[in-house]
Amino acid sequence: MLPTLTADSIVTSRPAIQALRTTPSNGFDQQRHARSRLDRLGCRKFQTKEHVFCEGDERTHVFQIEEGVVTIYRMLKDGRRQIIDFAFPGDFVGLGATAEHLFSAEATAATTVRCYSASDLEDTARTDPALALQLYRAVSQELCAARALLVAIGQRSAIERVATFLLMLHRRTACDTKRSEVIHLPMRRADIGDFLGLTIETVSRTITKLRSMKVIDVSHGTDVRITNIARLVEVSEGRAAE
Amino acid sequence: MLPTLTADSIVTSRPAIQALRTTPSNGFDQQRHARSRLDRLGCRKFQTKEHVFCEGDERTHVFQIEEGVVTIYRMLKDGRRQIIDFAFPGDFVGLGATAEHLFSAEATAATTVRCYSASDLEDTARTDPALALQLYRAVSQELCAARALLVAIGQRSAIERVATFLLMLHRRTACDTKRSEVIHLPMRRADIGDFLGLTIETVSRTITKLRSMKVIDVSHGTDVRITNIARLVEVSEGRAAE
DNA sequence: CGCGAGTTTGAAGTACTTCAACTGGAGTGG
DNA sequence: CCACTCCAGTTGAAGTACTTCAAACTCGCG
Repeated sequence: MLPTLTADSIVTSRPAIQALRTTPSNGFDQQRHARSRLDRLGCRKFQTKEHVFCEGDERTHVFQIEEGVVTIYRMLKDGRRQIIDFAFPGDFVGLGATAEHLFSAEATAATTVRCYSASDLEDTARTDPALALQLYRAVSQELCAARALLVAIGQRSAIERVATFLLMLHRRTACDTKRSEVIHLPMRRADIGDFLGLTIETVSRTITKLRSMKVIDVSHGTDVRITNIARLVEVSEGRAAE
Repeated sequence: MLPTLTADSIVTSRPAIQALRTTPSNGFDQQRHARSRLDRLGCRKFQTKEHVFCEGDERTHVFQIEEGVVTIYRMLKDGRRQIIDFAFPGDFVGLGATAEHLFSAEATAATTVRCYSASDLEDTARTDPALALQLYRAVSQELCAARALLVAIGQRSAIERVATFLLMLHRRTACDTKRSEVIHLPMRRADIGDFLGLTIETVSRTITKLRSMKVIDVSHGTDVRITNIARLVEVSEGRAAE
């Protein structure tokens, strides 16, 4: 029997977002805003390392990932970087109540995003409670992901963090592909480090350790096969006999 | 000139919440739900260390702090604890899109909270876009506080974290009282430690260090006077000459 | 091939933790 | 009134998990 992940996992599944995603693209318009430009902005593509937006930019647009991965991060003046979240297909990026973006968003792989006008979204939400509630739920999901990561970084050891991270990725990509025990890491070690509050070297060493514990298998540095998921869950919870 | 705090501060101010707070207590009812029990649940009082709710509890109510301080935290199986947020008067506690609370909430001081029925709130929001948007903004604020803390814990050293924490408290309580350079710590060292991902001892040593650097003055262990706020900001940003 | 970016591995350093002892005030009871 | 405990905080010394610095390795690509 497969161990189930509870709220302990870093990033939770995002039903609210999926709900909006499955709304037909003309759903909003037909409902009350036939002239709304909500869905007319279309999509944009970004290359690896291109920015979707930067901290401090005016929050003119909100994006939803169609394809690829986007890292949300803040850079400190001295170059330290904290990645706050990885956004996968279906996820929103750029939601918030401020006039300016508080974080930067960068594509880690070739990425396609669907664009919405932030002001249109807000205008529509002002009269459409269903949309407003969807925004509320989407942000609630982001909040709970951020808080779960907070617990991981604040309390867990390096190996626990990496195990938790792998389980998070496993959980999110398992929905897409059925070959659930193989996960692809679309980001570099530096990104994982900056996400988990660790250095590149520690991430690398920790992955090596998990390999030597026969919990995972790694090919090409980016493809991880979980060979003992029960054990991986134990490790992530700090009750592994080493 | 007073150095201003940017998004770097751990907990941002919460205009959205203040907005709802200043809504007359019968605002919702008059608008469209004359029979709503939204504002009839009144207030509850909690003693120090009493729980408002626990992780896993059904999310029947949402609370707004009237008086006191509430810690939102998650406890790991082995006893480690991460405090996710401190909720001060005006803040909401218990918002979210899940059926159960994902975190626990405990009063750190004698606390009064205003109670709302979670289902009433949701029902009302379903037809009242203004309320739904307020919920959205309130959660957005919580999200940005959580992410700022994430940056602090993931990237900053002990002294930077403590400095950031003091500035956050300074900023939040400065609104209430004009004597802005004196801040009261309503929580114990253990709480600060579990908030910042540090041990009690490290928090204590770090506060001592800030005192010896003549950046702060401490009386009774709980009252902190910021004697050099410019320097404190420098320290929080990691550009302090030691 | 040889270059470069990313990753792994090793050795030394350090920031924080752990364990333990001491301090000081608040509350209690003799 | 002083001794007593209790709890929170401080301080010290030793330990360790992670970082830093440095070098070697891998792999894709001109």
